[in-house]
Amino acid sequence: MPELPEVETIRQGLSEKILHKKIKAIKIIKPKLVKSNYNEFLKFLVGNKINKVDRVGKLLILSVGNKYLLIHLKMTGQLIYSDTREFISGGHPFPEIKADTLQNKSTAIIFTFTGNSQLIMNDQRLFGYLKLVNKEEKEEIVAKFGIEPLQSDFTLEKFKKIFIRRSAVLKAILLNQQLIAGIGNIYADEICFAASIMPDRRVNNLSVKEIENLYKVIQKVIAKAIKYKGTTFKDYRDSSGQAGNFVEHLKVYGRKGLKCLRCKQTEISKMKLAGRGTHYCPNCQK
DNA sequence: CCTTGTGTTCTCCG
DNA sequence: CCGGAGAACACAAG
Repeated sequence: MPELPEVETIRQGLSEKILHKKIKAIKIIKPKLVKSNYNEFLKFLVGNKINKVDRVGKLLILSVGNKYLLIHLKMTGQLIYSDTREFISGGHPFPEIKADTLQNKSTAIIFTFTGNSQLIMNDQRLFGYLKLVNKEEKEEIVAKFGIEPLQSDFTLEKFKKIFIRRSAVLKAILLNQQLIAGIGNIYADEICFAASIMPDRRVNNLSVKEIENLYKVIQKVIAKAIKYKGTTFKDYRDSSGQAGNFVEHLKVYGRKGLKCLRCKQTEISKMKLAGRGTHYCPNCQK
């Protein structure tokens, strides 16, 4: 489930791999994912170059010509780059990667660049999408996102403002993309645990100290997750087809019934909160 | 039934 | 009564 660290890992990878490459051909296997007019989508993209690979929250924004290709991976989307063509005809250039993570029955779209390297999007559940937009539409979409936790404008002052006149539970605030961009279910739980705060706390009851701690911890958790190239439970792969390594650094998510790694006495519990499965330590989160 | 990301819809409150 | 907040629901597919 790609959240900020996973999408950022993909963005960094693609920036190295597909920048300035010209799209030679596009094969659309699952048309459902293309949210723009099919013919216009193909007509515009083919022959144009990738100028930039950006990200806002969990959304990738590729600058292509004078337009923008938005790519959202939702839950099971993958974007994998390949600069060899051999695997298509059977062989595989990277033995450590299973061939089926590159191209398989969930492959939705294949971009082929000049020189025959490829960008392959897979999506098992077909929740993801690709959408071609102009500058105005792009800016409208970007404007809806909240602060990026790793950008310099994520200041303590701005962060504190989020909590003014709000009463929602902390987890709902963390998941709200219009307030803070990029946090999903896994990192919301990790952040609450790292801050020793119960995710169901009403944010108007948080102390200044707790908010300041959250501010630090959000950046710490997200940065560490990027360092380890994200969390792979099952589907997530980076742009090279590799799994992320952050699972072994998760402190609460997916640890229901296991001993808390901090207090080492209480078992991690799970509840439903803000409509999502939520993991927490009833002992050391207050 | 569950899973999560997101968009919509509805209710409530000041 | 308007506007915003927040919760609830819907939807995607396996």
